Amino acid sequence: MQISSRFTIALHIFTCVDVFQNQYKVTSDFLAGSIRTNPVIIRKILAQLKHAGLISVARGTGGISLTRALSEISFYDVYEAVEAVEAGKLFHFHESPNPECPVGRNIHRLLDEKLLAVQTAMEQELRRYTLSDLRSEMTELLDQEC
Amino acid sequence: MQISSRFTIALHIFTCVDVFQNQYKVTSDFLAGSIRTNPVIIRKILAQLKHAGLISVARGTGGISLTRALSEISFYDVYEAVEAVEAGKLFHFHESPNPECPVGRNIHRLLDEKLLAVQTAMEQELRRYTLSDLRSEMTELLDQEC
DNA sequence: TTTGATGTAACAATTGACATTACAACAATA
DNA sequence: TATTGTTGTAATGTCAATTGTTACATCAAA
Repeated sequence: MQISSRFTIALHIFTCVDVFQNQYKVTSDFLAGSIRTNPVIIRKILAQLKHAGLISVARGTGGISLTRALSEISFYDVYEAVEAVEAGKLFHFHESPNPECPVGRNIHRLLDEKLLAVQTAMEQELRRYTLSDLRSEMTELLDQEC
Repeated sequence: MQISSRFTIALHIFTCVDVFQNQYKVTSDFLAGSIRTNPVIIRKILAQLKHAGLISVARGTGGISLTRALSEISFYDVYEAVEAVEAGKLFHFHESPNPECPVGRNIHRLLDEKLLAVQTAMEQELRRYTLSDLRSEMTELLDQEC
């Protein structure tokens, strides 16, 4: 199974807001055009980002603004905000092993610790990247394009 | 989204084979009893483990045997064998960003490298654990139980 | 030949992701 | 104040993947 595209879409959204905010009013329609999906998909993700305190969305008039500097928002913050994976539950367990079997009644406990370490390793790596990393590399690329 | 329970089921299977192989003939029915699922689910996973060369399954007579020492099988080997996640594709991308948008046509490339690093961090951690770690902790637990 | 396994196809049930339509609520402005 | 363009959200549809189930051919040993 894969981690929801809400995560990569959210990263796309932040990049667009940063790149275009001085030229255009960045609305859910505008974003949907760049991402090529439905505006409602965007609005749902915006609602999650707003709820996590990463952005504010102007109702009525439209437009998105950041509530923190890009350098203060890590990939992990975004990942968590869009609930790409429910907290602490990257791995799916078979839920009802047989309690009468010595292995069955102990396996979950034994695996939990190790699999949590695996998940934590991934999340730590996500914390290493910030949206300003993304921004600087994107502007570099765009400069080359012209 | 979560990583398929095939992975934790496979770990459960290995533990059962190790713990019970001298007492019982470990069949898909036996395993299904401990894991509390359908024997066919077990057989499908066994087929994947066999295909990866981690076990051999005796057709006709029944029973499972390992083709390597437990210490030579890492969690990653199992994870890969059951195709818990298609190779290199932990993160789901929105597949058709707009090529006419400067951000749209560059975002995928920019993210690929970073998200691959995240995935690799997770996989490296999976390589740190072997089935013999699991075995020794399980026997420890079972000794305490008696 | 019988017995108890595995291998596998076919299909059903469930779940979650993603897409789409529709419309109320809202804020600026003409 | 009426209009306009936007957000928020409910309702519904579609699709794919996971997991579960039944059925049965194939197989190896006793």
